[in-house]
Amino acid sequence: MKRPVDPDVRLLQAAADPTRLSILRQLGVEGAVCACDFTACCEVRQPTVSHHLKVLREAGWVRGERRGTWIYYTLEPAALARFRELAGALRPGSARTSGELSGLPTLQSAAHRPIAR
Amino acid sequence: MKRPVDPDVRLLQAAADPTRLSILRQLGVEGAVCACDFTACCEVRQPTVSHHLKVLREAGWVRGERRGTWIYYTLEPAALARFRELAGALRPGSARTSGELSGLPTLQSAAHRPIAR
DNA sequence: CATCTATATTGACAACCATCGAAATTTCGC
DNA sequence: GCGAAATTTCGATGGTTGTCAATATAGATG
Repeated sequence: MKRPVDPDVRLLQAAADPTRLSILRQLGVEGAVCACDFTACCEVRQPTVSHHLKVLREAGWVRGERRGTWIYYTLEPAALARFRELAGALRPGSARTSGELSGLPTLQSAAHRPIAR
Repeated sequence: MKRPVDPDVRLLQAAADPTRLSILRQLGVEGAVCACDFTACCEVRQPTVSHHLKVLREAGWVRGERRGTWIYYTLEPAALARFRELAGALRPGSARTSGELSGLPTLQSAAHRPIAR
């Protein structure tokens, strides 16, 4: 299996699917949702839902808990935290990037730019 | 082509790749980066970098601006905002989801659960 | 114009992924 | 233990995607 992936990439990949994002959104709104209810929101068969839930589980997004015959899923708070952290890490830090490209090398100064690579 | 996709999914899909996440991270740190410099950080050929930059551009993540021979890329603040907004929308809202599955139907009350679907 | 450098596009190929039907597994109630 | 219902696993399949070499385009410079 392919394990050696950046966990942040795994988190994003897991969320980057229409069906799975719908699932995450529904969980965000309703808190705890029975697995059987996801076949309604997403136009997808039940084995497919099961597959997506597995992906979300393995990425750390959700946790499933049995309640009799049904399994209720909830969002994993840690995943949400990691997600926001990721958003924070992308925030333009030292350099200014808003709007105009201020702080860029001018045309002539760029001319002496050392060869990349 | 496949256009009719949820823009949020597109945003996530664009970020959910090791190479592209590296690019986004580097942009977050350095502010403005020459396209030619991305071949260094990610172990990938130039056409591949160009391809990924196109994906990020079309998803709204980055903007490119010519400066002589080179093209400098910067993060698009709007994309960052949408990304954080998305993280906020996933926040457990009304229902409580922390830790224990409180608020779930008990076993017997779940028994009369209307058939899902 | 000729040429050089950076970037984009094209075409091909392999790997991956979402989806489904069918079958196996788990759990409950009788 | 048996049957019913929810869920998972399996195998197959069509579509998407990341990667590259080769080629094309664009801007700068002589």
